Amino acid sequence: MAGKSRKTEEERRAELIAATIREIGASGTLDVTTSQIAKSAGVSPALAFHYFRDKETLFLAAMRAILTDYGEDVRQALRQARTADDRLQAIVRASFGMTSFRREAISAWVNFYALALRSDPARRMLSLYQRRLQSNLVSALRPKVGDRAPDLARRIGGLIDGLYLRYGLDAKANGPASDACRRDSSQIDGSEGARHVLRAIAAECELAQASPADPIPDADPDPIAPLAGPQELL
Amino acid sequence: MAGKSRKTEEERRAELIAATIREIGASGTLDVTTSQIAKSAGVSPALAFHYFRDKETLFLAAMRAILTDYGEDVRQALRQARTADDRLQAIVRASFGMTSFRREAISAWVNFYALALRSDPARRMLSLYQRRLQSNLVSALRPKVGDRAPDLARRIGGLIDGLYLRYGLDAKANGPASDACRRDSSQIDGSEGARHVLRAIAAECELAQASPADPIPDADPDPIAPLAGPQELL
DNA sequence: GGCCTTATTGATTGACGCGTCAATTAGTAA
DNA sequence: TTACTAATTGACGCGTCAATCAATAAGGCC
Repeated sequence: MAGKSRKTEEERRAELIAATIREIGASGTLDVTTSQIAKSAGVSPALAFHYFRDKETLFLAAMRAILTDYGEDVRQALRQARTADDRLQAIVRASFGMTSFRREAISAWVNFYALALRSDPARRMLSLYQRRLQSNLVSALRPKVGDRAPDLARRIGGLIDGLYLRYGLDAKANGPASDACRRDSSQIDGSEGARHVLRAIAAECELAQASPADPIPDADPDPIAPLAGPQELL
Repeated sequence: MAGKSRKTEEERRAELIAATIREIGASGTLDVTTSQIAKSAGVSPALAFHYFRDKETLFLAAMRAILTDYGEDVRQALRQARTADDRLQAIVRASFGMTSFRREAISAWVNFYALALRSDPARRMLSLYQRRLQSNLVSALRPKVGDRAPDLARRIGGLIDGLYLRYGLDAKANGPASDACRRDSSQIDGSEGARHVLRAIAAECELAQASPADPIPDADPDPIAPLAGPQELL
């Protein structure tokens, strides 16, 4: 292997970001030292500071990577979806799919939620994710429920987040124990979460077709410039 | 006042726990030093270690306090609820009510979720909360949807968590900015979240009454000893 | 080979935080 | 007052960690 060879800046940045996510996933916390991250990336701690101003910058880069990975997943799934139901399935499946529903990604997401409480850039990134999800959901729901789409999309978005959190923590609880015949220990099953979300969507959609529209009155269903179609990624 | 006077063990423990929650709320992270906590409680840092073995113990005590406060809220709201709808409203309103939907409580909850990724006691506490919520929801939903209650309760529980998280972060984003005419800056409005949850419940309930039962096939709807009635608190 | 640029590191530092402990103060009962 | 118990603290040791910097190694180019 080219273990000792020098790498380009892009490669090293990517490796350090990957190592950051890996270590956050392994420890379940943002309290990972630069030494741990650097060791996991196979470099010296000082190099991390060469490529990233400080640790927060590195964390934000890792967060951006997680969000981008998820976004790619959604985009790819959406690309081969034709009907509105296909699009909904694509969005939901991506949220609980292989890319997002891994130990590493779950640790990262949960800790980034906590980070968003204190870091403005982190909060902005999270709300960017939420707006994208909202936009994607609305565009997939509108053919089915019309003007109720923004309102319903809010619930579905919240449901996705909540069930992701729940099943993610459950996995952390049950995963390490049921080591019987796991091929990849970092991979957990999110299909039940996805089924729940789809079921909730189906319920509200069926009901919406039976009764006329009366959205929540004074709510602010889609505060940020709603887009017509699925939003492109950054 | 008895500002300088000595306190009993119970009082001091309570004060330290309150200070812990206060500081977690102020900083938005679990990276609060014992010095900060002690100063906020008006005592010396050493005293914190006199009453709590270490910082993790103090955090777990704070987490237990948050969970207990929420539980009391739910219990009190449930006590004066007669119909099944009343019970559902009580549960949902408590989740987004004054006690739980405060900056301090939100910071605590989010950070405790992250803590549950690495601390087994914390995870057990969280899953205790989830089981109680599930139990309460099932007992309130069963009169309305019968055997679908456990399945539906999972979604509603997830929806509550997810919307709590969302509106909690939104509040953090908008709260500090809109200081125009806020009387109590730490108090934020969770009524929109509650409305969403109630709307989702209504949708699924109405639909359930129209069609016969066909719960999610291989799911494990209520894995932990489902209780007949609303569960008592610890 | 010689030279310049850039990746990479080892050593270091300054700050900080957890947890300890012996000493001090405040109540309290005889 | 005296003696005893419990609350409380100040000071500190030990480890850790983020961030810096000067020095080194590795390529590319002539």
